[in-house]
Amino acid sequence: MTKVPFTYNADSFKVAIDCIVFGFDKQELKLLLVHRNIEPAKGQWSLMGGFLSQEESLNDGAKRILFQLTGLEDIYLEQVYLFGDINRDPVERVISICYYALIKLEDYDEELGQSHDAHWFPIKARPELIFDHEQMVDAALYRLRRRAGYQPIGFELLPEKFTMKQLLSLYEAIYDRDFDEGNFSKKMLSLGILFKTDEKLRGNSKKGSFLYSFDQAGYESVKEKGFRIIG
Amino acid sequence: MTKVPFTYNADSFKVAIDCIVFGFDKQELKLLLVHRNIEPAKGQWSLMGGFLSQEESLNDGAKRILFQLTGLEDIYLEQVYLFGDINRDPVERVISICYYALIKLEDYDEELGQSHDAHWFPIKARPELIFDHEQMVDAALYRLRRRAGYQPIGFELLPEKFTMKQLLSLYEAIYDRDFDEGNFSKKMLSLGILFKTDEKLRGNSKKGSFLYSFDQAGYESVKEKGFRIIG
DNA sequence: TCAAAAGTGTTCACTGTACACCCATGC
DNA sequence: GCATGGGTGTACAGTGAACACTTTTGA
Repeated sequence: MTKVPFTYNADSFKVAIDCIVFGFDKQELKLLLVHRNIEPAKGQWSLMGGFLSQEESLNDGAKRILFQLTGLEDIYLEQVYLFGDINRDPVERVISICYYALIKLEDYDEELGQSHDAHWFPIKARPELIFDHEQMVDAALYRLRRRAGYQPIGFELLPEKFTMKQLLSLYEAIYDRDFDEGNFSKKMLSLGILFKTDEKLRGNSKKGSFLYSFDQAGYESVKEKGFRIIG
Repeated sequence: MTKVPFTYNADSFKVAIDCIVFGFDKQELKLLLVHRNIEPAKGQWSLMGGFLSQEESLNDGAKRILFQLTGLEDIYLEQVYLFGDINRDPVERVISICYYALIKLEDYDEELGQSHDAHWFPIKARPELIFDHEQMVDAALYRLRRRAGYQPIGFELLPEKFTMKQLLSLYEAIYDRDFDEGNFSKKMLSLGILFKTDEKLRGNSKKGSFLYSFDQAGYESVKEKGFRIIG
């Protein structure tokens, strides 16, 4: 009979968490990037990151890091992939958990962000990123596209109330393609996950367009049988 | 101007790799499990696992562990998720990378497996697993199902040459549902990723059924435009 | 009344599904 | 021949894509 070991005999690793923060601004999908404030590569653009600590789970670590940057809690967060090439960080061996977050720009704390030297970039016009962060963005975007096709996560990027046109623009931004307005509207309404308010938004339209909100209860009652939003 | 640090100031973690090994046997999707040989939970069923070491990347670590168990190299391997709850391992804090592998049963080294006390279980009749390994299996199965819907990974579980019926049975096992034989056959053939050999297998059939193989070249030429196998 | 944008309807092609039918072969 | 299982054909319903059309309302 063997003794219970107090600890396993194995190598140890520092574990980073890097967050891709997505936002949606009118027409564009955007990315929150920070200037790295330590050497090497100090001053270059990087994802918001930090190190996992012993007292927290992975999700809690990601939440903590996001709160530090955005001041937001209760935001949509999904683990994407663990990156662990030997030399991915030139300083020392660090494995990094890639998360992505979806936030509503209206809730974002601009001042807090500026104190971290954070800036929003259009996803299609982002600067070069350090290390393997470019790969991370690609992986997160790929995951977001897949996920948004069968789960109603797009709403995380919109205000509580939004027009059908805004929703359309969002999906066009995510998938980087055009959708037919009429067909998109019909498809969305047919899913039974939108609540039509009686408010109208009069922007550059004379007729004005109705505001919708995500219908959580409706979603709960239809998600069982599964559906496809896009793709 | 700050100095370049020699190392980051952060906590360290032991990193495990746990592998879900899928196999396909006639009608059933199976899972390779081992008897855990250290305390605690010694003797209980567990996924094949090991610890990541400093000299290898994540994928290399997973390959090494699989080679130890199955004697196989060049097998299909995909990272699924990183599990890191604080108390997921009762001995100490260990974060664990979950991988799944698809292997051809005919290539599996039965003796090597037995030396590790490894056994195949039908996925639907598997024993209780230690720690969070049950969650890992669920996550891997979910990923496998999604992935098999739009990438030709099912073939990794079949012999080089197979009948349409075998392919059908495989997909039925993966998705745990029935498919119409005729429609399945037409769909598969229409994708342009199957090569029809001139060999026939005469099993319990009098007419005999043609053997097919996966057409890699055909796949390369059609994968760009994307397609949906199932779902 | 007209222009602009919202929202609806119509048509067509395509895909998935259910199921009937034909085909090759050993007995 | 005939039973058996492999393979193909057909008819129908549902969905997506393209685009025309109607509605609302400020100017």
